[in-house]
Order: sequence, then C-alpha cells, then structure tokens
Amino acid sequence: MATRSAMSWTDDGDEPNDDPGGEAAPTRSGDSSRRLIEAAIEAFADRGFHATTTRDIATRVGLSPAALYVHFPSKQALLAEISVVGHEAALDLVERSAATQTGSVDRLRAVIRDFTAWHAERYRVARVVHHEIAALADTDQSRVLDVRRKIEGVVEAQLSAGNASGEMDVPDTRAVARALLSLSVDVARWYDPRGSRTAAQIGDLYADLATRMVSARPPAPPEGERT
Amino acid sequence: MATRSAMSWTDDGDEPNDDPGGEAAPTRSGDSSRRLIEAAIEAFADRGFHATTTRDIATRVGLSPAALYVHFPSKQALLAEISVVGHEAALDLVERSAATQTGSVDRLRAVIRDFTAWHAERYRVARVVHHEIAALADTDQSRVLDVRRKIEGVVEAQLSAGNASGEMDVPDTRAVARALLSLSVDVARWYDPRGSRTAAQIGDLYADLATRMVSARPPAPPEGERT
DNA sequence: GTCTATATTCTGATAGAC
DNA sequence: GTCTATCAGAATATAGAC
Repeated sequence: MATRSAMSWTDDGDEPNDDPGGEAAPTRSGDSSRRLIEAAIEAFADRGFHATTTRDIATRVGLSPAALYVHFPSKQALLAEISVVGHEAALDLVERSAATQTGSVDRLRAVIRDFTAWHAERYRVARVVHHEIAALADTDQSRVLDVRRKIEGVVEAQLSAGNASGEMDVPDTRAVARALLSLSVDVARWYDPRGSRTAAQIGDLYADLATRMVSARPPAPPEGERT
Repeated sequence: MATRSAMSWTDDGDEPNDDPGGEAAPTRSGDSSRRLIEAAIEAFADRGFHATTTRDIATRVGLSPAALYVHFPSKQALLAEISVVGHEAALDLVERSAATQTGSVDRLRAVIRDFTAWHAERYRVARVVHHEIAALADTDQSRVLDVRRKIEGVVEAQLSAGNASGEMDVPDTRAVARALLSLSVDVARWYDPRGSRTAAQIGDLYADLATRMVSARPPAPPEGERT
C-alpha cells in the first residue's frame, strides 16, 4: 500500500478548486481519499499528528467522523500514506534533478536548489514527513529511513566525485552531505508562504551556499586585496 | 514565572546520579520540580508534547500522577518552563560566545560553533524548544519568538559588519543569518549521541561551513589551476 | 508534598441503517 | 460510501485524606 497512489496527491494540493462545475460546493464528492489526505496534511503540519483528531480531519472535508475509516484503517495509516509517499516524492525529485546535470558541482547545485524549493513549496507535507516519524509504526519507519539513506547517498556521491575531480574540497563527505540536506529540510520548519522570499529564491540562495560550502579554494590570497 | 529558575536545570541533566549518598534510590526526594522537568524534557523530546501523558512524566520520577500538579499548574505550563528557559539559555550562550571575539568572522565562527554544539549536546531540550512552539499558549509563544529574533539579530549583525569590513560577501544578510541558525538548529533533530561525531566536532565543522558560506572570495581564479 | 480515588471530557474506532 | 449513534478506553485535572 501507500505506493499505489504514488505521486497522485504530491504534485499539488494548495488549490482544491479544480471543480469543473464551478460551484465549489463544500461537500462535493470527488475523491474522498485524496481530500482526506490533503486535510490531514494540513492538520498534521499545523498542529502535529497527536494533536489532530480524526474528527477534525473528517470535518474539514465535510464528512462524518466515521467516514474516514472507510478510506483508511486507522489514523496512523493515514500518516503512513502521507509519509511514505512524501519521502518517495522527495527521492524522485532528487534523482531527477541530479540527472539533469553532468558535472558534480552542477549536479549538487541542481539537487540542493530543487530539494530546498520543494521543502518550501510543499512545506506542510515536508513538516509531516520530517517531524512525525516517531508516530509511525516500526515497519513504516524502516521504509522511510531507507528512502532517506538513498537521498543522502545521492548527495554524498556528488561530494565524493567533486573531491576526486578537484572541484570540491570536502573533508568529511558524510557529515557535509547530512548538513546540506539538513539545511534544506529545515526550511519546512520556518518557511511562511507570506514571507518576502519565494520558494524558488530560497532554492537558488541555498544552491549558492552549498556551492560555497564545498568548492575547492585557491591556496589563500595575500591579506587585504579587496577594494 | 519561568525565569525564576533561570539556568538551574540548563547546565546539565544527563547524569541524575549526583546523589551524595551513593544509593541512587529510584524514589529519592530532592527537588521534585527539577526532576519533573528533566523527565518531561526526555518524554517531550522522544514522543512529542501531545503524545506524552502527565502520568508518564510523573511515573518516570516515581511520583503519582497527581503530584505533578503540586509543582506545575498544568502540562502546558511545564512545557512553557522548558521552552522559555531553553530559549533564554540559547540566547545567553550566543551572546557570551560573541563577546569572546572581536572580529566579525571570528565572532560568527564562535557563535555558530557554540550554538551548534549546544544543539547537539542538549539535543533533547533543543528539540522541545524548536518543535513544540505551536503547543505553547500565545503569550509564551510571543516570548520565545522575541528571544529568537534577538538570536538572529546577533548573527545578522556579524554578517553586516563583515560585509562592511570586506571580510564577508553576503548579499542577503537576513536570509543567510536565518539559514545559518537553521542549519545549527536542525542538528537537534537528527543528532544521536551514539553517533561517531561528538557535539564539539560537529560544532567545529559547522563553524567552518559557516565561514565558507560568508567569506569574501578573491575575484575568481582562472579555470583549471589545481593539481 | 504526596497519596488514592474520581470527575469530566475527549478520542480512536465500531455497529448497523440507508 | 456515507450517515447516526455509541462503545471502551484514556487523558487532564481535581478532591480530600494523610
């Protein structure tokens, strides 16, 4: 399970008014599972998994508390769906980004830019994905930790390649890979869509910061050279 | 309230066996408030505020569920105590670190190193402090957000000073200050004391990364200069 | 300050009609 | 698939004895 709907709700979820009828009735039928997931993401992200009640989620969608259990066997299963699909979407994104470039520096830049922008754009999903792991069942925890290791692997591979080519100078590739991803991930914690910087801008900035962090530097310029 | 005990439980909390008697009886008297706070930090950090029960906290200390309410008016008040004191400890740390150095680069290095190491060493407090803000009452939220702004101000001041002196090249001091602190803060989310790197090592690494992120660079060396 | 109850409310989940 | 009604357990917090 969980992978069945793959990226179905991943692409977008901020504009639920894709109603062809145009009426936007509060209790439209459509795909209830999808709407429940979107409501759960919002609630989990804002208040946390344990502070959110199943009643709350169902009510947001205009359903009775019992209706949720037709679509998901438990509140925890709902979280698992969100968390597993969210992780897989992030991994997919990272692999696609890396594939668009060839050099290790450009690859790292693309990965950090897109991974960061995703954590801003989809900050609610990202928050749930990163802050509610402890609430998952052990088996689901293992699955998402596995995905995380793969994401870290993609980044660390670029650092190792960059070291080898001489374009980078990273003494501890494991720790720096984790730091780079940590930096991007934490955007979801503080990002506010009403803020002055767009998700894309933050992605670009972080790609620059990442480049600075890992780039090999010339021997060391003599002091006081700048205007 | 909250400030009354200031840094009383902040300094250390990982070794409760400071029993002069040596017996380490599970239900020693001592300061129950302090022991409740330490138990709450552990529980909140591991499972989250809402997933933790007052019974759980009291039981860990060897008290009955009702005993907690002699020392704290509510579960939320316990969280507020932890959160406010934790924030103030972090601000105090940052200000002390900055004061140990004079140049903006050295100041930034010291601040990032100590702030990061603190988030690793005291990762449980840090987790509660950063991930349970939504569970605080509005008035307490304002207080901690105020402290956060002060911390960000200290860092941003170094970036502005560094720009002015020419030692740094930071286009967006606000965004970069937030990124630097975000990087340090997120250590608390993933840090595991059983890991291979010590808190001090991570602090040093992050100070290096921070320096790389903000340092002014020589004009741009001609391509392909390295061996 | 600590205990043993217990009040009160809420929550996840189920039963069974439509 | 959705509803109404409800169960069973759990959680925060209080009352009152010691």
